[in-house]
Amino acid sequence: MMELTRKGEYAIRGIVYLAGKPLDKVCLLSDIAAAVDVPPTFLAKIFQQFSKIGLVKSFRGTGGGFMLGRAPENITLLEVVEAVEGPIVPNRCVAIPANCDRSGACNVHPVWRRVQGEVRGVLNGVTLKELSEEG
Amino acid sequence: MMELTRKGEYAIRGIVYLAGKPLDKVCLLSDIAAAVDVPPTFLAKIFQQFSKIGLVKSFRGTGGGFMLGRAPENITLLEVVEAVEGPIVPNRCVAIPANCDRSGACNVHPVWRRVQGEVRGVLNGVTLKELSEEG
DNA sequence: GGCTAAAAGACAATTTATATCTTTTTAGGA
DNA sequence: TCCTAAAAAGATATAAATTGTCTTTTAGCC
Ligand code: SF4
Ligand code: SF4
Repeated sequence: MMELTRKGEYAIRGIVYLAGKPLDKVCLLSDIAAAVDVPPTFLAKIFQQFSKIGLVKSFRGTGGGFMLGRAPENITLLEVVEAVEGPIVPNRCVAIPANCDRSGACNVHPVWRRVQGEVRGVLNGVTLKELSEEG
Repeated sequence: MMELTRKGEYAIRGIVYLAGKPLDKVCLLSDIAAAVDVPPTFLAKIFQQFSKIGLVKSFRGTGGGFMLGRAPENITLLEVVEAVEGPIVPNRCVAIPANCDRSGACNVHPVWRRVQGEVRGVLNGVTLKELSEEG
């Protein structure tokens, strides 16, 4: 339970790497993949998702590559994770209460809501800036 | 990400049902399964796990069935969840840091530790007693 | 011994995760 | 314009986890 997938882990590695570069620097996907040790074709898929929602900007052709879509202090870990993993829902009744006909009188249901809130809170409090800075 | 499996959901439903019964009442697996709307064979597997670690007591043969292993106020949701889902680890480096050679200098790593702590904290603060009481 | 019910283990279907490969589109430069 | 670079898009493949079911065994009661 509660485990980040490889996709999520790779996504974070890739975009944190970008966040550590100057904002206007265009990076080759192949370079990023090599630097963060992720299968290039897999990272390509991930960055396509990022690109669609503007988390990164992409440029095709010669001299192309990727750069961060916004300043790293304005991108939270929550955004990154939810971009590739979907919304954080510890139980499916949290996403769609109607999914479970017990959700009305269920005492467990609110616990999952709290879990969701706590996790989102932690992730929302962390930006790519902090993550990319030297320890 | 972060989603409880059916197994976990079923496990909670089953044991919360038991927690709502008198502590010395022996319940048939088939009755529990019917009451909480879970496939009986699946619930059997789950209760076997519970039984091994003492969360429930089992009795075979005529008049057999299951009862809670301890008072419901002494069983936390965390125990129940970890019993069937395994330890709560939002990323595999939290379970085994050596798993990732970056874990030493990684800024993301401590975030996952915090997430783990928050989730475990919430679940550890909820007992079967509260969960089984009428709303 | 015969009935009941859980324990244990093997097996199967479906879904998710984890990629890879190919083709297409876009852009830059000679 | 043609060639090359690089991302976008889509199809496909493999492996693993999830979600069960079925059968056989063991234990307890009458
Ligand atoms: S029984 Fe409660 S916790 Fe489980 S799915 Fe339904 S509402 Fe959610
Ligand atoms: S890179 Fe950091 S967060 Fe990712 S697995 Fe390694 S230690 Fe954990």
